[in-house]
Amino acid sequence: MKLNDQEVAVELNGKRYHCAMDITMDYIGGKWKTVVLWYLRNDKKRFGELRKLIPQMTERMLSIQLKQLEEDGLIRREVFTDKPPLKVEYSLTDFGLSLLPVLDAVAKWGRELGQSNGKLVEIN
Amino acid sequence: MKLNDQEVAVELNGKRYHCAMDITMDYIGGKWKTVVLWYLRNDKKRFGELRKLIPQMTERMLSIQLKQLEEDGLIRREVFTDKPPLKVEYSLTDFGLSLLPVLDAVAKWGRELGQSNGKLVEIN
DNA sequence: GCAATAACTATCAAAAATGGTAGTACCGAA
DNA sequence: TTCGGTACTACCATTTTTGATAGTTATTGC
Repeated sequence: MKLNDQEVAVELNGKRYHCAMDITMDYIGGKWKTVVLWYLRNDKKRFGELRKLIPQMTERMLSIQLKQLEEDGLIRREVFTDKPPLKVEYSLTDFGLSLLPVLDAVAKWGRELGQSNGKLVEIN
Repeated sequence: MKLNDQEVAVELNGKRYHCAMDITMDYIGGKWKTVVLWYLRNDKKRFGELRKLIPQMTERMLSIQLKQLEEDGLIRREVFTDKPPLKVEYSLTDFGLSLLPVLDAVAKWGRELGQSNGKLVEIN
């Protein structure tokens, strides 16, 4: 790709980005990632808990999103096999926590838009 | 769609959203919208200017994004035919301006990630 | 009349994201 | 040894998004 004077290319993990927006959206873009991250913002959550919290999302999508978020280093996955029922907990890493200002801004805007239309928008 | 106790559904313009994140991401999601909005954050820009600023985006995509942003009420489109060369200017509406905190947060995070990897990330 | 500029639009194709459903792996309890 | 709980994974189909390129409209200057 040819770049002109105005352009600045950044390469991270083999991906080439055009600008700062690009980078962030690559991490949180798509239909579900922000939602999952939002539910993890305070506490760790188990797979099944997330399922119940976001019933619109299929198990398949939840699984895919969690895997990608883990690969991106935003969340960590901890497995507990010691005590009988298999337990897997997901939580934000420090890197994931650094996204909080973004998530807050996104949540705030959506909430305000919903409210200004007289609709209730709550979460958690 | 059946909703359980935890869920809150919001309906805006015929679309149903699950939560605040949903709403915002519907407005700014996708590969290009945040980039276009970012370039419009300070001044109005013409179609051709945006093209030059974002050469990776095809005219087709630029056209589609601008149209959607306009339909969503985030930007306005002004046509000037009085003086010879056809001129179309795009700028943020008040509604679009309300997104600035979100755009800032998104830009900041991406910029910092780029910088922490020793890469330069500039825009505009 | 003809080229040039600006702002699109149309067409076709490919890639990416999402959805629905069924099935698997691993335990311990009964 | 079958059963239930938990956390997935496989498979296939569909929808959505994006890309490449050529063509269109309108207008002015030459």
